[in-house]
Amino acid sequence: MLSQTEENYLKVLYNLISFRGEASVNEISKQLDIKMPTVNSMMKRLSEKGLVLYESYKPLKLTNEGKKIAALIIRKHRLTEMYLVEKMGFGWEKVHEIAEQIEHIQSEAFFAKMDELLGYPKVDPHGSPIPDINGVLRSETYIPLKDFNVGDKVVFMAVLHSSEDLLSYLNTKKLELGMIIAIIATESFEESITIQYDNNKVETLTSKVSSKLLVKLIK
Amino acid sequence: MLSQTEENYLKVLYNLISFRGEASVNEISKQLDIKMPTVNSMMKRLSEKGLVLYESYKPLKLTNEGKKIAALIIRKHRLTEMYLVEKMGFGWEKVHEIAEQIEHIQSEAFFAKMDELLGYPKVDPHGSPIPDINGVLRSETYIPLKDFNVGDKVVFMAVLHSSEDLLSYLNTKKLELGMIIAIIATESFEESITIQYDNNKVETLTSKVSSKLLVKLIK
DNA sequence: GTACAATGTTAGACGATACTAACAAAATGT
DNA sequence: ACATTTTGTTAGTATCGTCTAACATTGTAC
Repeated sequence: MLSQTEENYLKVLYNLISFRGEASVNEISKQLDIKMPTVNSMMKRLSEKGLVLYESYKPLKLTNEGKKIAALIIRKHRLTEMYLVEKMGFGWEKVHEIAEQIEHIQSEAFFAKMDELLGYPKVDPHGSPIPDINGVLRSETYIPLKDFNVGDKVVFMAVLHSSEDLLSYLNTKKLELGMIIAIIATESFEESITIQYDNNKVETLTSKVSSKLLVKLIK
Repeated sequence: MLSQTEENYLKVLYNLISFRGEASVNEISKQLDIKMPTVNSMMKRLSEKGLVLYESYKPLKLTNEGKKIAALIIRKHRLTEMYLVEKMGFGWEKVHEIAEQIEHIQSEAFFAKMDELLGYPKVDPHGSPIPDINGVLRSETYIPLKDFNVGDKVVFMAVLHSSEDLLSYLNTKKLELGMIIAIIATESFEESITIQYDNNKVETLTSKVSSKLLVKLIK
């Protein structure tokens, strides 16, 4: 059984690897706000346990077992977020901190019950896919809104790296998952994008925002 | 902020003190299955933090702050148990282990939401009172079923030290909180008690069981 | 009231998880 | 290609929470 600390390292490692293909001691250090030497020794420990592939000065990788364990932690996190939003009435911007703690609860039955009560959801409240009970993640790949052009119509599918601030901002704009968005202008110098959605609401978004809204094109 | 470990010591100390009036290093050691020297040094640490009154070779006490903190942890535990039973459909014998972990979640909002969704319950699924948000516990005092006599009629109010085994046993007998119980026989040598309840079910209970069923007399 | 048992305490060790300081390797800029 | 910056590693230290061994005190039995 892994400690909560070990679980957190695995999770961050998994997320870094799935985004960038690889992970470094330095990146983990920044993500977790833990100094590099500490991360280094933890990577060696997790390597001893057969969860991480560690070689000096090389990028870090997860073993298959490491990947599976990490995915199951992420499953618990995302199921919890969904439960908090759907069954307890929390706003999507409030649930991350709580799920960050509940993801470490050791109880198959607890998470199985959540899953059942939610009707076996495939995505969390931010549109991120929920790995299945075997740690397998089936995800469509969406594209950031900023990469589209005037005239395109897209569906808002997920929020990337969703922070409370960003989610609250989207709340104020009433911009919600599943909405259809039409790109009506782009401004290449300041990299802003102007969109129309939900019965003619119009907003101009900075690239900071539009790079984090994942969408799919309507053919 | 206290560690989970510290919270567990406080909770056990609180429970021991409320049952027996005082607590010893030895009792805590047994309850937590942790060796006496470890308990001893933890008592000193909690004393440093102003939560425990520690004097060599004297019984242990909690300070007012220690009591309040312990009561709030117990509040979180019991609210969680109630939530798991009422909102998630777990049996009353399954919830202790999960609540034991969730009680350490740090989130005012999470427990406030549970409380609200439950309609501000006063007792947990085993009949134990839930301390209020200030750590104040208002409890009636109930009496073990074994202390009653033939002809008495009582209401089943709570289960003492409820273990999974005991609760499962009560499930098989369909003996539930709130039921009216008539004492129809007692056997003083083997200390058994025969009761009638819930539309003429009749059972003979050993003192091991009847000492843990808390009831109140119907006048 | 002395011996023995039970309980409590002290001292020293260890693993987990963090740190800082110092050094090594790799990447980068000019 | 060399100097500098960034990244990674090693070594040594600290705290938390656990242990065992040894010793001290208190309680109990005869």
